[in-house]
Amino acid sequence: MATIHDVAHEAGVSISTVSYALTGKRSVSEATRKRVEEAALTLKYLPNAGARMMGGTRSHIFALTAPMRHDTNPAVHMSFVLSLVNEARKFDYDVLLMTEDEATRGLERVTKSRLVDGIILLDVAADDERVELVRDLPIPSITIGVPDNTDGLICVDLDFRAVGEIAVRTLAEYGHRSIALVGQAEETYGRGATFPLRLRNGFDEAAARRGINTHFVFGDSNGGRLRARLEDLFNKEHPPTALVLNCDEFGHKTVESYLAAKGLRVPDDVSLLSAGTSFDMDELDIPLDTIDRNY
Amino acid sequence: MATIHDVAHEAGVSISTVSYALTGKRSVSEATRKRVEEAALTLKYLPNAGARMMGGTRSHIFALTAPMRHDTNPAVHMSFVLSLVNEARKFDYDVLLMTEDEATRGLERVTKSRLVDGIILLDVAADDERVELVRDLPIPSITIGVPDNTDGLICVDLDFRAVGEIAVRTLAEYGHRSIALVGQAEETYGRGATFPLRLRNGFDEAAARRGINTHFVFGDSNGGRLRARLEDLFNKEHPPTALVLNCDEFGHKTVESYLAAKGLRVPDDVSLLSAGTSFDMDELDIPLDTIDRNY
DNA sequence: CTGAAAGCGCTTACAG
DNA sequence: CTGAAAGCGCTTACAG
Repeated sequence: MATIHDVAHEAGVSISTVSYALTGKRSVSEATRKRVEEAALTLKYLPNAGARMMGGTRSHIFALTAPMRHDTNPAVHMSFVLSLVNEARKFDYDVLLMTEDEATRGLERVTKSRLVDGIILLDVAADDERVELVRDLPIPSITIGVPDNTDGLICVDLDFRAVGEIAVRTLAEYGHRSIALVGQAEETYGRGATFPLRLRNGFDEAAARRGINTHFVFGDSNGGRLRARLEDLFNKEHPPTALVLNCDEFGHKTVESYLAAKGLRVPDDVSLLSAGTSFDMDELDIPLDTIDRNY
Repeated sequence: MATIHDVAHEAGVSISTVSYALTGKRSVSEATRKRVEEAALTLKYLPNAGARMMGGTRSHIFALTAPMRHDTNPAVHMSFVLSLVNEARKFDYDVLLMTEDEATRGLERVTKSRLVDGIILLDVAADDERVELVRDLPIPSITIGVPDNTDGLICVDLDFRAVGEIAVRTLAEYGHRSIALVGQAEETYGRGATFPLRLRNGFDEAAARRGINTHFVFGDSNGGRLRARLEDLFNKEHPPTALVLNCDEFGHKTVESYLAAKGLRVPDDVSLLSAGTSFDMDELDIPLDTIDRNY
């Protein structure tokens, strides 16, 4: 492996000039910068990661804690993780994966050993214990998902309230006056995840403003249970003419097959709108999927 | 953050003694070792990761390349990733997550910068391009999944052939003479994944040895298509009395609901055996799940 | 059984 | 615009 000395020698400059030319932390004459870059390229030079961590103050690594709860949707989870890693790379950062086992002690370990420069908390619940921990840590951290106490934190999340509102507005404009929301599994609401509740609030309030009749059923990983709830739903006096699906992929499929078995055609008899979910819809015939971002 | 000097001072020894006492790379008298450990504990000392990488020869980090293909089962994928991270921690290793975007250039980067000590390739296909790459890299790597050319590689995988054999043997012992295998999606076989084929081979050969009649249908992420195949299957002259399910969770559920709709009871009319899959079976009533390991 | 010291390969004040 | 040199915090021969 070529070192900074090799590059300096090849380019005929000092190692400090190589460092400055490559990091851009000091202005370097156009000519020497070019020579250094060429030398680095021909020698296939990459700075030694350990030396970079020691000499400087940055490790160029983030820690990512991504807990797998019982009700975590693996597909959605993975898409978040992959996006994060790819985005980090654009800033010359790598991502260290922390498991739940290590959630607390591990974060302290990688922080105190200066292995990571920052921490990303994925899928943060309202009363997430990781939040208290990272607040005391001397490195920056951000949460994806909004905890109850956001003091001193930078929180990022999708605007699920807006998703609920947009879903209602869209269907209202098509003339629907009775709309049902098929939500996440019941336990997801229980464990403090805030996004399904925010979506539901946006949904309810937008419907109330328009005087629209609403229904709600929990999603379910058990097809029979979900089908039974749908059956109840459509046996009501004013059954919905549109369904907003915030459940998982299996829920979507169950709804589809339930409607088909029931002889209800989409969109002639019932409209379907998928909202606030993210998975591959290739196998479905859902007309729309709405997600907005906020900060 | 406490450094090795702080610990040395606190324990009244030299920094080299601290290093040796903590790493165990040289014998240290019982008494001083204890003093060093106590000092480290009270100062909450953790070795600086960058310094450890530089001074020594190890970064204590593995790179994990875990491609998400179109037919990747996210749940299975995640369970592999989490297991790997947890197992790595037992050897004082952290795991750096590489995405597909960086599969080739990224591996070279983390190797040449000495960021990682080794590479783990997950879900390796028969003609996986990553295999050629890591063969030339100066650090060790292991594959999970077996490529065509295993020269100079250490390959690890589950023994899916044995899974297929065990499935047949188990059902044969219960007296079944006509067994169907519900496999992975058709495209999974196409892209060079070897495990479903190995399972199928084990299944076929074990059945042939026993003179058992076999059927095969591809799994499918589309419920209708899979149901149609099952319908064909049970309309045959000698329909199966047992199904071995190597399909994904949705496939399992589709089979269940198909059998229920058909009026076929489990296990009275048809036996079900889940083989070579890994996901939470809480929502199913499958009787058995078999996986064996080999090296 | 233990210590003084070189060295790992960078970054970054300090000088010119 | 550039260089010589200190220093980051470890590990590990070299000495005793």
